[in-house]
Amino acid sequence: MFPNKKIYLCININSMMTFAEENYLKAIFHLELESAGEISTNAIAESMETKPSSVTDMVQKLAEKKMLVYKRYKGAQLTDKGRKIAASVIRKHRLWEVFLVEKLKFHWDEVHDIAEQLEHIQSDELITRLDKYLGSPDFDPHGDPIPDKHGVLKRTEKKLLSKLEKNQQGVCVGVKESNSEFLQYLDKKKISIGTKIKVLGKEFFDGSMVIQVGKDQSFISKTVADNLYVQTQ
Amino acid sequence: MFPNKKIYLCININSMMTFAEENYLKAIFHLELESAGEISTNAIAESMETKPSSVTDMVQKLAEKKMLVYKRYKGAQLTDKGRKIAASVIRKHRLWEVFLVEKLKFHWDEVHDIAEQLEHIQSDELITRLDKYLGSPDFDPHGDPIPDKHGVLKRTEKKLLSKLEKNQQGVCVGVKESNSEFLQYLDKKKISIGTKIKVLGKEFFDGSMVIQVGKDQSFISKTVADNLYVQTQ
DNA sequence: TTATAATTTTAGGCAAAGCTAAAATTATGT
DNA sequence: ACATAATTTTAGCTTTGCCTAAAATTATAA
Ligand SMILES: [Mn+2]
Ligand SMILES: [Mn+2]
Ligand SMILES: [Mn+2]
Ligand SMILES: [Mn+2]
Repeated sequence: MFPNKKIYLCININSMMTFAEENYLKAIFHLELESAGEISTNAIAESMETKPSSVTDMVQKLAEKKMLVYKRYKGAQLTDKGRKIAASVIRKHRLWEVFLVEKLKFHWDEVHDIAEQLEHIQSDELITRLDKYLGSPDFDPHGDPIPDKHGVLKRTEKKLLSKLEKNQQGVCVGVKESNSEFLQYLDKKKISIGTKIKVLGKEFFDGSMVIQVGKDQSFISKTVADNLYVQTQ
Repeated sequence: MFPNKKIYLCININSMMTFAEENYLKAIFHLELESAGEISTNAIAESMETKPSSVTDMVQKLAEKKMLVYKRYKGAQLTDKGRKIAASVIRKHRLWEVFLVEKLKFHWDEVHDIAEQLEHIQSDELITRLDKYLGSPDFDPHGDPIPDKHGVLKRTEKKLLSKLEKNQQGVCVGVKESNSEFLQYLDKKKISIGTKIKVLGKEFFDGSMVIQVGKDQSFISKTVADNLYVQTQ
């Protein structure tokens, strides 16, 4: 349940959401970005690392609260209301990540779990001030866009590095998966947000690449190229 | 319950505390500062704004976890373990309050409720870095001492303004109750932490005072003088 | 000392959020 | 088309943290 009843009394009467509810909305929001239409119970369960039966329970509750539209055996789709709350949680998550990296000098691979907690702190004023304090950043430390205060996510035209052909180049603007191991691997390869990457060679049979990073050459597997977003132009 | 199972996995195996448990420990810690010995069920219930029967439940659970010693019908007393956790929660609360006032420019009467949420964020590394970022402050914006990382609260010799006699003076070092109305009243009177206050007159029958604040004179009731801590020397 | 009052605990319930096992529905392959 | 597989839901149980009402204990006061 939600931490305790005191925290429950929250100014915004229509968003008395528990941590669990917020986490579900956020997960569904992310799934909707990947594939439009109804999101399946199984997909939600997998992304939340929980059981389908638990998802059914929660999705029914969220439907009652008009956070999403749910049709039995069909799946769930966020309403505007639900999407707005999801976006605000993601906004908070990413702003806190910026704070942790920019101000507290955390490494970009250390901030996710802490932001996962901070994203549930409820105070509009806090987020307004935090945003200003950080200089109203547009992207978090992993290159993910920060929704604006109205919940609008500006889509950037970015593509996976694996889609680039020989001699094309781009600037690294984000990572797809941001687990610690991967981010530490990127550090070793001297790749971070803003790094210019040029494809020097690409193997046909396994998709591996030789790339230019600064003045060094590097070999990377398709797995890596599939998890790096670049912006070309 | 605690937000969700994921947050539950926490490095320090012996401190998998829920928000509710932490809040109880904190409340008992504060009550023990006011009066030594066993803390009564009713006292805890009152300070937590909950029912005595709920307190009994929780106190029994905390006793099982060795956070406190509980004797039926007698009351509760924190163990070293319980006191340490309580102190760490208070440390977090007060550090976050400093952050909110010093960095985000909140007013000192606006920060309590937000800190009440932030105090439960679990990450030793976060607090270590936050503390350093803030310059390892010794006091929070209300003049309350911040426990060190080992849970040690340095006691300062401060006294209530109401205890001062005519012509004595002191520096305001804290407030007893820090509710918004009172803090806003102090603002109006131009009193804040660090303000020098001299007692120009004190009425015998009601304890009200005329005081000097800067170059202005001010009249205050005993209620106010009973809620302001000063340091004389 | 004993009756009444106050405090504290127990008993029994409720809502949130999870689980497993079984039933219902939908999808798929021959 | 129809059997089997996969997905989804339901039913029933658990824990946490709260509640009310009733019982037990301790305090107080005549
Ligand atoms: Mn993250
Ligand atoms: Mn991120
Ligand atoms: Mn406070
Ligand atoms: Mn304070």
